[in-house]
Amino acid sequence: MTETTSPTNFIRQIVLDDGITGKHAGRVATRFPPEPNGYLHLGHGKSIGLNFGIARDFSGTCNLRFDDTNPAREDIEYVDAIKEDVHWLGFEWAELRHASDYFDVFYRCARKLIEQGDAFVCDLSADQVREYRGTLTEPGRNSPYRQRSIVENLDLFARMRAGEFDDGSRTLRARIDMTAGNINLRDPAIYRIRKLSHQNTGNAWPIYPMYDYAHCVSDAIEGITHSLCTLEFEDHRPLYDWFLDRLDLPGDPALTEPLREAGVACVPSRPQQIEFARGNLDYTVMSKRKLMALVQEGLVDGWDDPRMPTLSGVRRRGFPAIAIRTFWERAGVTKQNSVIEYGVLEGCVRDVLDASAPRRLAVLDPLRLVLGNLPDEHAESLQFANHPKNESFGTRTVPFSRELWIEREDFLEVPVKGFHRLMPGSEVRLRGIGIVRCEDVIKNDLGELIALHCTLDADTRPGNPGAERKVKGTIHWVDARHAINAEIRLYDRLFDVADPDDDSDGKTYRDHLNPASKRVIRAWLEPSLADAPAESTWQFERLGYFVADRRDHTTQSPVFNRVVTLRDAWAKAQGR
RNA sequence: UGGGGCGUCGCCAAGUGGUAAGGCACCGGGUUUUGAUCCCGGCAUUCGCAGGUUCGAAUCCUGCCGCCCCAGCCA
Repeated sequence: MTETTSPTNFIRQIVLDDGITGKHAGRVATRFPPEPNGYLHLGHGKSIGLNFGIARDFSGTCNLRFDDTNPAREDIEYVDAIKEDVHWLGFEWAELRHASDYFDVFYRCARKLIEQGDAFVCDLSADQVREYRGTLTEPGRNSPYRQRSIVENLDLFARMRAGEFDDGSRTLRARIDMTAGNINLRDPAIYRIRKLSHQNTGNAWPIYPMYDYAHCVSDAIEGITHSLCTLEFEDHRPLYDWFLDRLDLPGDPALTEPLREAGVACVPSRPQQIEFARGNLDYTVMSKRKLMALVQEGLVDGWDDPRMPTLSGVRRRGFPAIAIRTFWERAGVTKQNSVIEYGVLEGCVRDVLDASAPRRLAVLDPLRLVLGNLPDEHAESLQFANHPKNESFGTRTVPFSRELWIEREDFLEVPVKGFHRLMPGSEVRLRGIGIVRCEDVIKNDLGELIALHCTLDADTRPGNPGAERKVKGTIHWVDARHAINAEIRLYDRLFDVADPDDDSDGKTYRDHLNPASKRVIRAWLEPSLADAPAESTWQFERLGYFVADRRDHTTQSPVFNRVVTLRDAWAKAQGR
């Protein structure tokens, strides 16, 4: 217990208080429990950071548990991807578990409930159950099978488990209260019959437990102290507690005997469920269903498309894991539904990258610039700092000769108020070289701009007395004779409206896909970038942060993704 | 008169009876060989609304209003 830890949200406050009162014997154990039915997204990042973060800060443990109680929707592909994503985010689980590891325990617990008269086998069909359940404002009615004897229930349940009955023909239900205002308490299903192969248990089971039943028992089995989940489960908490009260896992070691026999240490505890609000982001969708649709309909290039809010997507986009963690810490944890501005996430990414990304020169939209007062064979190797304020980044060699590429938008033939870059007859500083004056604008027969003839003021070169001379603008460049060509993928937000989930106007998220969310161009890079390893991130000065694509980048054919642009006061002023 | 939650600055969010933290955004100014970074300053007499209790209320009480979740043999 770390009484020095200052709580930053209500859940940490609870954990801290529990430590002081000794509620869980001073222990802290959390778990991150995804269902392996899709890829993890930024929303999961919040839960991961919360659960693993609390375990880390309170000297506790956090398990990764796959909530795999419904084989119809789950796949091994997802469990592998989830493990990779959690690791990438920077966390290590104490133990890797599956709800399916506990199927024997669940079965024993169910028998106990039946023996206590707390559960019964129901023969009602799904449709009938719905009719009997009542509505939000009307109470439900008891199932005609509710009064079956314990002996008959035990026999029927054993035969369900033996595979004697067809899918959907019967369920095991908790006997609680069909008139409860909380619909979750109206005799909820505990087990259903599903003769499906399970990714972890194969064909061993024809019946599978329901979430409400399996989750609380799994938490108790693992000795979880604080079971954190999202707001929509608030209504389920009474049921969570009901099962735990009736089962008393800590006081009935026989229930968990199968685990100990299998060599799994198991000291059950009494966990408490605490709910927090999901984190939503504007300009994106975060539901698994919609993300799945985007992938399956080919609207994006897979689960790890750099525009996707999946963890594998933002990773490929070049967002550092630490930025994702910082983002959720900045957003906070409360019980208020909220939508966080995408800009906050981008801000976190820029903060991390400004400090960690080495600087490089690159030109995305090239315009030839010829230094007329330099001899044709002029060639230099300049030493450039890799970071403007961190000398430990060292320096690199940058070739410089008579012909350069500069950014097309850094030249304006007709001046605009406030424009600080190149114009006919004006001066500008070429990063690391010196001040240059635009003498001539060269055009082709069609009147299209093809090159600029400039003169370099030798007195302003670094080390010379005039180097300190002030000039309004500094632009970047790349040596045309040594530049390497690369594919650049420019990404922007996937949707063009802040709330793509809002379909009240008859339009769906599909109608709001941003057609310009991905643009592929070719660009010129300074030669030192030829050695960039896949997934390395750089700042292309004045342009933004770029990452060597982790799948497609090679030295032979470089591919960089734009992570995020630099903040741009000039562009913003222009937009107004 | 179904049940459960939530309402503090444009977006997040502290605050738990003693007189509205912080971050992001935004607006000014400074530094700067990235119109970046960095630095300085500004930014809620007011806490959904209306009453009440109190010397004192965002915090307590009452009544409204608004938003979210629940009727899977999904999680």
